[in-house]
Amino acid sequence: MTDTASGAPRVRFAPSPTGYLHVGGARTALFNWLFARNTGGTFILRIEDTDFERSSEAMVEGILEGMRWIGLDWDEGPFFQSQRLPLYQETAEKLVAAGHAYYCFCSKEELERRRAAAAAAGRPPMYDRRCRTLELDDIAERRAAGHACAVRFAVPEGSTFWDDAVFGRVEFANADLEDFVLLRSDGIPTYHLSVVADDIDMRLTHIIRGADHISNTPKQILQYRALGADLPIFAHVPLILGPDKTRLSKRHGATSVIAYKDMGIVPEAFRNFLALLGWSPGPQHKDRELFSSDELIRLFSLDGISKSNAVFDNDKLAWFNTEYIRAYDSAKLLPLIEEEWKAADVKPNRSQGEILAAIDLLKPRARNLKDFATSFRAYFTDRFEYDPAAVTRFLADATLPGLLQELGQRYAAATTLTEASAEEVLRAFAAEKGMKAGLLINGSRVALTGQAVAPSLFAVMALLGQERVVQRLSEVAQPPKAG
RNA sequence: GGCGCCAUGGUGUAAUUGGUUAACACGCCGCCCUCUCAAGGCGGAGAGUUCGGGUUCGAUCCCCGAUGGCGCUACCA
Repeated sequence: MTDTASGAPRVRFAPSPTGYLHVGGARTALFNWLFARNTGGTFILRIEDTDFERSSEAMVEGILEGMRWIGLDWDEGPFFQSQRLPLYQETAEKLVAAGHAYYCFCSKEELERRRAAAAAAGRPPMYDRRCRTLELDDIAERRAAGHACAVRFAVPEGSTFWDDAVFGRVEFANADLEDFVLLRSDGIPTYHLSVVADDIDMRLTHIIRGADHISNTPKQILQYRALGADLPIFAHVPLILGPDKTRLSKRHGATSVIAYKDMGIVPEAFRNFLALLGWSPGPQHKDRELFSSDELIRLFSLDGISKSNAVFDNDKLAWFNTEYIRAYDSAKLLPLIEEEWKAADVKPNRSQGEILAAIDLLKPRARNLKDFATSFRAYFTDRFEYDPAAVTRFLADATLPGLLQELGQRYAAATTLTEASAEEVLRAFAAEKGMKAGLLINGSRVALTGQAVAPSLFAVMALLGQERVVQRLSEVAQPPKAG
């Protein structure tokens, strides 16, 4: 018997491709990945596609896409359970031969009927184990006659417990476990069999998965024992809840990881946010929450995982996003912004240098990648619109357009336009007209950017350049239209 | 219903394995800065740790019970 719990850890993420990678799955994957990278272990990706009805190749691709987006790479796999069927069938036979499992000829319909009857009678709807005591020749006869049969695990007496890395000792009475199906009558394994067969075959040392699997664990431990395999360490991670504290689902809005990409979230922000949902790096690091990928890897440990479920907080995610966008290198941010432009049909007509300069200026006040394709449009293209609210707020005065046009002439007459000279010209003009500079500044902002909110006006002017400043100020009476 | 798990401000988490004015972050409120909005700086409100017992000189922390939430209860995973 080998000691699988020693040596370099081997962990896995084993999603079932019946949907896109959702945030709960993403966090489970992240924790496994963090643990593997922290310990120098191996991170395996295994696709649990034994439910042919609900699995699809598109979903597999969706899951891989989600993992790549948050930056999780795997060392082995992806393995597909649908291609490993012989292993499960052999394992089931082995269990039958050793007396730990048996053939069950009860049909699905029959079982359902009995379950309903039991429920009506107030009895627990567990399988009555009637096929457990079938005679050998009876079994042989039925099989020879071609009767379909499933393989069930023969749950022994007693109780089953383990020492969970997160929850501590957990124990179940075997009497509460039914003789669950290992192999369906069509020869396809159920989840209970395939996980165990694979986890043993792949020599996994730690099983880090959602807490929704706690009650499945005793069924799996029983199989390890029956198969004479060493137990891995189980670490169950609490679930992620929606704001109403029910399990996160489509009702709560975005549930797939890619949806957050589409919402303009930067992957590093999402990963940092996810890592801190249900895990903390300990008291010595409680003063901050921004951790680079390397720090996360260095700090990660199973005993930092909390036991209670966590509520997904969009506001906090938004905060991480602003922090990461601000810290992002502009050249690295550009490709992400370009995706947004593409999606919003924005076609920048600036040089690379101008674009990067604009990003430098704008990223400190961006909250989302989408900002670059919406409220920041005017910095990258000349096709933008005035925000009606901005006009109402800062351009309502009927005399303003005329004054701004006149101001535009002053800029046209200037020999150069720098941040400093832009300010000089405007303040001199304001003094000359005997008005507050703020009125002109705010009005100009709307004329130049279409928005009530922007970086410092004079920095914007310097960025836009003399020609555009003159152009946009002189056209203030006829706001540009997009399209 | 049965079985299991969990429970610290609105949210995420801390609190040297019993001794703290219960800490940090997000969010919220106010002030400063100021050409707008963020950011930033400063300050503030917000939990006496779900509730009730018990152990103890002393419980967020240990024990029991209740309540609530969540999970599982398939020839789904």
